[in-house]
Amino acid sequence: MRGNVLDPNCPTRKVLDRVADKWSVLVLILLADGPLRFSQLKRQIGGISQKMLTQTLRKLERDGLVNRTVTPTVPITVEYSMTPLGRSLAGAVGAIRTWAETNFDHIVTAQQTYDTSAQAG
Amino acid sequence: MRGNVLDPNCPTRKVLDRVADKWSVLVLILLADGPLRFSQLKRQIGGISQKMLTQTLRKLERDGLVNRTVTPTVPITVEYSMTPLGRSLAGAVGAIRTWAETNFDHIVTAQQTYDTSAQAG
DNA sequence: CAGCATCCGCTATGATACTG
DNA sequence: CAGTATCATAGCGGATGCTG
Repeated sequence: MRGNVLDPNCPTRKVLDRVADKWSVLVLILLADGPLRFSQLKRQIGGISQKMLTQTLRKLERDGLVNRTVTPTVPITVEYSMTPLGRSLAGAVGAIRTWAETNFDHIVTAQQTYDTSAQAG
Repeated sequence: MRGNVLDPNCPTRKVLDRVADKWSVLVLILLADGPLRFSQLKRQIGGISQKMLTQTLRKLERDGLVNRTVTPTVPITVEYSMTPLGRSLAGAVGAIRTWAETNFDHIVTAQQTYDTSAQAG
């Protein structure tokens, strides 16, 4: 059996919603390179709030995409890493990242063209 | 020059926001298979409202990812198709779609495990 | 058919303060 | 360090009605 993202009742949609989340994408991108601690993630993802990072990590953990490892040091140490499932997704997500970083200038140009043409005013 | 999605001030982030939009992803998936009219898109994307579809298509058009072609029939006919830029993105998006549709059951299972383990109650 | 304008509730997100 | 809890708010997105 295979899901269908076009069906609003298909669980696939939920998955897509998760994947189609800005913060999730960024976390997956970072963890793809190796495990990171909470504060490291927060520092590297510009603009994310502590609340959103926690929320995102919980969701990813619940989905079985990310592992959460607690080391009872003082103060406590928590490390996040990819599960095999998460790693399998990371490839596709990485492609999005690469695309965004290499084509954003085309988009910016297209927007300027659009805004200054007939549509404007 | 290449962007950096981790920088909140980089335009790449805007691109990511667009890509990380549920409706945009679904529209791109459908248009990747060929041009479609407004009502066809609306019918095929379960759960989307007319407002959201219009909004999504405008954004995609502005970003230079989608072409909008008006044929002055009666009643009017509007066809949406992919631009080359959009097509280049569709590949990456398609990978996400495939992943979602093939792995959603793993995620559902992971969620159940998570919900019924120590985290619950 | 394709789309715009309006009203409006919901919830997603950010800011802030507190804990172990 | 790694969270949890609470509050306030912007804007997403649905429902409805109108147009060419």
